[in-house]
Amino acid sequence: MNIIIHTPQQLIDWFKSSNYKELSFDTETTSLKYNELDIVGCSFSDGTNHCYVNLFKNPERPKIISVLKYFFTRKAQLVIMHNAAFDLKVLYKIGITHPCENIFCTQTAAHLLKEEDHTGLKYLAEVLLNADTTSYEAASKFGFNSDAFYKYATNDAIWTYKLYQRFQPQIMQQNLSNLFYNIEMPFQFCLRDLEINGILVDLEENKCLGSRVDEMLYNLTLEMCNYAKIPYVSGTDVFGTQLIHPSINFNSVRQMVPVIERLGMEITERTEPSEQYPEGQKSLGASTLKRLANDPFIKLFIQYKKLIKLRDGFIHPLPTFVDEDGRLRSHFNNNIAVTGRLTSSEPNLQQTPRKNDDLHLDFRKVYIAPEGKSLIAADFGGQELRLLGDLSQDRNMIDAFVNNKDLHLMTANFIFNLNIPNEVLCENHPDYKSVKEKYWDKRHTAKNGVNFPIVYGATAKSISLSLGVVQKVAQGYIDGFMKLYPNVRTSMNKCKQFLLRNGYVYNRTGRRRRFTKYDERAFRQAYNFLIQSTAADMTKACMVMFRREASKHPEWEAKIVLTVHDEIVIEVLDQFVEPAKKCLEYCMVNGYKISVPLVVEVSVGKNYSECK
DNA sequence: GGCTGCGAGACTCG
DNA sequence: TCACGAGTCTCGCAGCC
Repeated sequence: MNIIIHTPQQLIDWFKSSNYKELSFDTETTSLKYNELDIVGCSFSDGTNHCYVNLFKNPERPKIISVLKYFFTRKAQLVIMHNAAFDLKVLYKIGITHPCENIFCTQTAAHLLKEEDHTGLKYLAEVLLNADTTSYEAASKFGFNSDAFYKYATNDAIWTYKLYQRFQPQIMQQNLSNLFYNIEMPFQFCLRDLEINGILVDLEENKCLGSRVDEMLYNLTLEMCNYAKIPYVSGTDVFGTQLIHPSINFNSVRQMVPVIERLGMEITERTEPSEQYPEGQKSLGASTLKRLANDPFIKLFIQYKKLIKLRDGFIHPLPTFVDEDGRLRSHFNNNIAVTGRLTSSEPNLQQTPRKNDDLHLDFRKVYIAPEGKSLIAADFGGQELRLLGDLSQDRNMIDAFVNNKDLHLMTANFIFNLNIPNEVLCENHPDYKSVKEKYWDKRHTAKNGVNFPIVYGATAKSISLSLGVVQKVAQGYIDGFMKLYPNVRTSMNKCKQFLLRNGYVYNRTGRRRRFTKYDERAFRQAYNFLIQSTAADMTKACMVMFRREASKHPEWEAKIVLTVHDEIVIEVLDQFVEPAKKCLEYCMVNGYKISVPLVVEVSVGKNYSECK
C-alpha cells in the first residue's frame, strides 16, 4: 500500500497501521551540502506498507515534523536507512537532534559484505533487486509535488527495506554483528557530528600565507629563468602584485625535460609504458629529483613544485569550501576504503600538509578553534606497530610494548649491532635519551626504512630504493627484523595460508577483505589489511566511546571536528581543556583493547599546527 | 577556436 | 615488479560544437 501524506493526522494514522517497530526511512532534500540542505519530504516502508510524507511548501510542515520527532525519539524500534549518517544529518537540521540510536544502515552493511563494490542505493537496487530505477534529476523535474517524485521517493524506502531483509542475515552469518552493531552503527552518529560541526578556518591567515607563497614563487621563477636562460615576461597586476610568465610551463614535465637535459643532466627514469607510449615517457618524479637534488637548478625546481602544490592544492581552493559561519565542512565517507578507513573529500582534510621547515610554511595554522575554545588533538603512538605486535603475538615485540621499550631503537640495535644494553631501550631508563640522541640516524633508518615498510610487506628491492642501499644490504635488514621478531613471519604465513584456503581474510573485529587474485601483491595486501583495518576500527570505536562520554558533559561544548586515521581532533571550551583531554585520552586507550598496551599523545592549541 | 571529459603522472596525508 | 590505504591537481589528448 502506497500512501501520500500531507497532514500530521495522516502520518499518525499511517504509523498506527504499519509495523512501526521496524521501518525503513529515507529523506529527500534540495541539496547535499550541509549549509544548503533542506528536507522536501521523506518516505517510510515496513516492507508491506509504504508512504511518502510531503514537506515541500506544506503549511502543516511544523506539525508533521513534530510527529516525526515523536516517532524518532521512541526507543523500542529499529530505523533502517541507506547512508544513515546523511539522513541523521537531515533530521538534525529539522530539529530531531537526538533520534533513537537503534539504526541499521544498509549502505554500511553492503560495504561490509562486499567491500570493493559500489554501495549506492540505485546501484544495489538494480543489481540485487532487479529494480527499474529513475534518477533524482528525472524525478524532480516534475517538481517535488508530483506523482513521479512521490513514487521515486517511496521506492527508495522500499528498496532500503528489501536490502535490509537481504543483508541482515548475512551480517549475522559472517560474524559481522559486533562490528556492525557496536562500532559502525554508533559511529554513524560520529560521522553525522563530524559533518555538521566542520572545523573553523582562519581565512585571513590563509590569505597571508597565499601572499607569502606568491612572493616566494615570483622570486623562484625569476631565479630559475635566469639560471636556465628561459625567456619570460614580467609585470604587475591591478593590485600591484608582481607577476612573471616564463615562455615554458614549469608544471609541464614534457616542457621541463628538455630544459633539464640542456643543463647537462641525464633523465633515465621513465613512466609506466602505455598504449600511446610503449616505452614510457621521461619522468620527473620524486626519485629523479632526489637523484639530481644536488644540482642548483633542481634545488630551485623542487622548492617551486612544493610551493605550487601548496598554493594550487590547498591555499587557493580553501575559501571555496568555507561556509558562511566560517566553518569548513568536508565530506567523510565510510564506505570507500576497503580497509574500513574513512576517506575525506571536498576538501580532503586528511592530506592537509604538515609544517614545512625548509620553506617556513605552516598551512595547518589556518584550522583554528573559535574564541574561548581550544583544539585538542590526540593520536595513537605507533598504532600499526602495536597492532602488528598483537597480530603476530611475537614475544619480543610484545615485551617491547609492555615494558615501554623504544621499538625503533630496538630494531636498530639488532640490525646494526649497536650493543645497547637491553634495559637502556626502556624509555624510562636514565640513559635512554642520550642513547637515542647518539643513534638518531640508525633509529631513523630502522623506523622509516625497516619497521614501517615491513607492515606494508616491503621487499628488499623497495627498501634498497628508499634507503639508497644495495639490495643485499636491504635483504639483511629484513632478515634481521624477522630474526628479532620471528613470529611476524609465522603470522604472515598463516595469513597467506588462510587466504589461499578461504579466498578472504578477516581481522579481529571480523571485518573481511575478499580476493580474486592470489599473487604476492595480494599476500601483502591481505596482511596489511589485518593491521590497517583493525587500526581503522579501533579509531572508530574510540570515537564512539568519546562521543558517549563527552555527551555526559554538555558544559564542555566538546565537538569532534576532525579525524585522520590514527588521530582525533576535538574543540572544547578553554576552561574544560583538562577534563576533556583526560577523557579523550582515556577513551582512546580503552575504547578498543588489544593484547599490548596503547599509548596516546595528546596536545592542545589554538590552531591545528600548535597541536603537534 | 573553445569547451568538456578522461587517463596519466605527480603530490599530499596516515 | 618501487610498499599498504586514500583524494586532488595539472597536463595533454580526444571528441564535440
